[in-house]
Amino acid sequence: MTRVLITSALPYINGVKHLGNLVGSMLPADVYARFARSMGHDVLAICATDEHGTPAELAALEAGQDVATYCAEQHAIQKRLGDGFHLGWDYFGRSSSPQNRELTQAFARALWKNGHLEVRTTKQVYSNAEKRFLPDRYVIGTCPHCGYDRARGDQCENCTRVLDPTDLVNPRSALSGSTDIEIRDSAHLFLKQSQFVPRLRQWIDSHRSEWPHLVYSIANKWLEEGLHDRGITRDLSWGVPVPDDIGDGKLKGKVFYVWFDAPIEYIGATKEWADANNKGEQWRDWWQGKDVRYIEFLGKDNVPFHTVGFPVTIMGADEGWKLVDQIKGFNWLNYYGGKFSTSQKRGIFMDAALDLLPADYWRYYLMANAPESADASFTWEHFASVVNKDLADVLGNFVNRITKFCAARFEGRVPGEGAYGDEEKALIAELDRRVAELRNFFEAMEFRKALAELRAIWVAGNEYLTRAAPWTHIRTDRARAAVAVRMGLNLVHTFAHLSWPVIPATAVKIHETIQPVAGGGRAVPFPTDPMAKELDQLEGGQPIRASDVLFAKIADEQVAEWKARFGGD
RNA sequence: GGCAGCGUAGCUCAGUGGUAGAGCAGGGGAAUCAUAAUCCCUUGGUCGGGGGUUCAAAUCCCUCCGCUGCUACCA
Repeated sequence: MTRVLITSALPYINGVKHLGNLVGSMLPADVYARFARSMGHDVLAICATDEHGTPAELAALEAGQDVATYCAEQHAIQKRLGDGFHLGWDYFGRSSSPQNRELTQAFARALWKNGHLEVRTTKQVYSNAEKRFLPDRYVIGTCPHCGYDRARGDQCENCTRVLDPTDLVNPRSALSGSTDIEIRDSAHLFLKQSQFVPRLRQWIDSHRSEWPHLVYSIANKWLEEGLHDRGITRDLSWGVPVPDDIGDGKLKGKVFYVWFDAPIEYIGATKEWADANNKGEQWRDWWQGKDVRYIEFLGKDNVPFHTVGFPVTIMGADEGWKLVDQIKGFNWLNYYGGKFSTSQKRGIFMDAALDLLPADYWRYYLMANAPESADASFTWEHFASVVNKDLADVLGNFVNRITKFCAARFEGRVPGEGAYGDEEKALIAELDRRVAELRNFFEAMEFRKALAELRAIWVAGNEYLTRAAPWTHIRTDRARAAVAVRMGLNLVHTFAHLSWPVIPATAVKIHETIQPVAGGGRAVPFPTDPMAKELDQLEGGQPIRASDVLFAKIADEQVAEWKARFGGD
């Protein structure tokens, strides 16, 4: 049994995530985790909210809450929505947990001890009005290059030039508009990433053939352009405090930069899991044990932090923590060609999606159209056509037609008469091939291809049923009709097992038309027996239940209404 | 500006040197078990433009155009 450690990029705390966030890390991680469990592997799936940083402070301010309360509430909301989408994490932690504080400080101490950190004095913008330091992006002013008067301190959105806040003419706080700001000296810890270039180069190149092209090329680009040392502390109050024994007391009152502590929370959340479940030191074995395969799921914006930043932290600490083996990176899901946007409320968010339709509709559509090789685009029209055709017509109707026929003509019991003939053998051969392909695609995390194969398997069921035509044979040759129905019901059962990683709730419903799911449903096993056995396992006489409609079709009027409500164009 | 990814049928996308593919949509037919759901056949593309290498290019090279993203203090 292989042990598989899976992490999803941590969703940021400031509000409900949209479908682009979901399909870019949390959902594929869950589908893969379910597949791995269904293959019998020992899986630990970890996620958490990323709670530190300026945006969290500001969101709390806007909500009129203190930041700890705000984060606790938002965490609960994100956890509930994750459950609503059947994201089966072993643990959904919080980067503000005591476990993460302890680990982050321990990593920093190790880096300090090993000489990979140094204190540098930097110039920071301080706002007297807000009585706080401002990140570059929260200082606005007139661009010295193009004269745009709302340029941000990190970059001018108008001429795209990279700026320093001190470049701005008439700088002011983006929060209050106050011009009562000044530049102050501030000491910060820098992680000497530049020293790690040769090791990173070797490590990244060793994964070149294994990692997706997208991931390798982004990682490679950062190395090619020359790694800068990176500031890993900030002048904020909300975050993991820098311990006094680092930096000779020059960093009193400062916290670590969220990008330093957020990846460490992968480990922190694993400890949260262990603490919450009496697992003792098992969390450590997942991260320092030898036989673990570690896979990260993340959007392309996160690639640099997972191929450079976090690996440098782990290499520099030199305490045997596990580096990632496989990185599954995703492009963006767009909404009618433009970006999903949390700040502009553009697109569909997890809470709104679940208000419209059950999770499995979204899970199937999103994974079938995952932005794997390029950005993908969501439209209501496309969503409706995929749901209606693939889920309602091809899968749902298949289960419906055969179980209802069995109920009407065979008293709702698996008919035991007759023996499989040429038609059945041809189907078995086809499915042996297709199921092997499906398994390969899941193992390779090629989700679009996996779902296309899954769909082709459902189609093969319909093709078989048309050829076997029990509704015709029932009039003249009951045994022949019985064979077709028995095979049809075996197909229903097998479809439930094959589909579970993608549409877990529906898969269980489908399974229950035939018989209850064994073993409490922690995982519905992926079929590994030859199809000849797999498709011939239902007992003659065993009662089944005609299925209800599994997937309701989406009507044109609903598409029109949702487009109007969510702003498609 | 620099860098990266992408550009293939009406739509969404496979395809990295060997006769252009799938699903959906469109057209024709079969069947009547089923949510009018299914199945079979089929129309449709000078692979963004141009140039080059090669016996052979969607695929390799050059160049131009377009879209998207990144550019290190948003995360």
